[in-house]
Amino acid sequence: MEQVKRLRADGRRNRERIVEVAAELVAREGAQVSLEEIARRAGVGSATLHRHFPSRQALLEVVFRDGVAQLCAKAAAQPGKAPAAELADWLEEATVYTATHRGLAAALLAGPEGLSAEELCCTDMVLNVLKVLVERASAVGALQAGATAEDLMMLANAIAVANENDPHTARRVLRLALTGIRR
Amino acid sequence: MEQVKRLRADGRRNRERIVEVAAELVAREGAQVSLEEIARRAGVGSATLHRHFPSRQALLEVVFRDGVAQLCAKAAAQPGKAPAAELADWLEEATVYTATHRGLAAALLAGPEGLSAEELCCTDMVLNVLKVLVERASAVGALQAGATAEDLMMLANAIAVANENDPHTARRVLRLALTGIRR
DNA sequence: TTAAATACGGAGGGGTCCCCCGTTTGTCAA
DNA sequence: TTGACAAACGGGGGACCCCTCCGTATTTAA
Repeated sequence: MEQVKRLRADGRRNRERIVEVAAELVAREGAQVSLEEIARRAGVGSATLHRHFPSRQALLEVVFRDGVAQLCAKAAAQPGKAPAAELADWLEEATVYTATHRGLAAALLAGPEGLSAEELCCTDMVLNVLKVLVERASAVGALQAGATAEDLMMLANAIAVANENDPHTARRVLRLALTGIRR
Repeated sequence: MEQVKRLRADGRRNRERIVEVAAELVAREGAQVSLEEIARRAGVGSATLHRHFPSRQALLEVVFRDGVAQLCAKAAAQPGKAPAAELADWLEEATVYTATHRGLAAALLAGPEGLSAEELCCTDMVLNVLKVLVERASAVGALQAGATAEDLMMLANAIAVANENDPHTARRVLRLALTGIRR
């Protein structure tokens, strides 16, 4: 907020336009879209893009931030569910969300790699949510020993990257993993 | 074999040299190493590399073929193990193998994408092995309903990509998924 | 209104992938 | 052995990408 105010009007407009275009392109072509292409379609020079977003990861982060934040918010508002179900349901939802948003899975897996470090990145948001849920589920003994929040996030993201655009399969396999593949 | 005989002597040598160098480079830098760099170090022009391997995937395929074949062979020779253990153990071994060989996981996940289609690719080899193991385990009811060979391969590979160079974590998480994360 | 601060974007260096095509090299038949 | 032909080579170039420099244009605040 206070950061935004410091931007000149044109800067602010360009920045927004870039994110907007990037969201669209990334959704359509995946996380490795050409940054030049994004700049071109946003009607700015590539230098401008790079000035606003020093790394591809930084741009992706901003592109996905809102959606992820919204997703995270949902974790809090689950009325009187059992901790295990709470965790499982949210993880499932997160996986589906990630699998249906091209590029997000890759971005999450990459973590805060090459980021300004200051800001709370998507990875951290998700991780924080999971830590709480894992804690709760653990407390009632509903979790396999040794399963950490990091593990779960990694697993969910891994499944999502492997199934970009196939949320159905992603969800199914995640469920399998949660309930166990052996019998 | 009959294909190889058709190659001229120098062609054969170059081809081998390229694969050799590629194996080394991919192991050290991952699946996205520069093809030009490979060509350079192999002492051939980039055109030569592209003539031998029309796509990056084709090259990776050859780089990994032997190792994967060997891995697959191990699946057959398991003396009187229970089907469930047979499957679990092999999958674990495969995951560790994949996670310790940079670039392999990505190549396996990509599947036969852009390949000559004729030859048996690594993905197919693994899949064939898994189909047998899954069948056996299924027959004795040791597998969760709905778990397919494709699912298992995808899961194992997904975990491996997410943990390139960290086979320890990869194995741990795979085990969690096999036995179930909820309790 | 104007000077300082800020943001812009063309251009270019260094890289990659991939292919064309003139040249070299291996092969095999005579 | 030799020569002609097929096979393989690789320099070079086009198209693209990332990223940065730096002269220019715009905004802002005085």
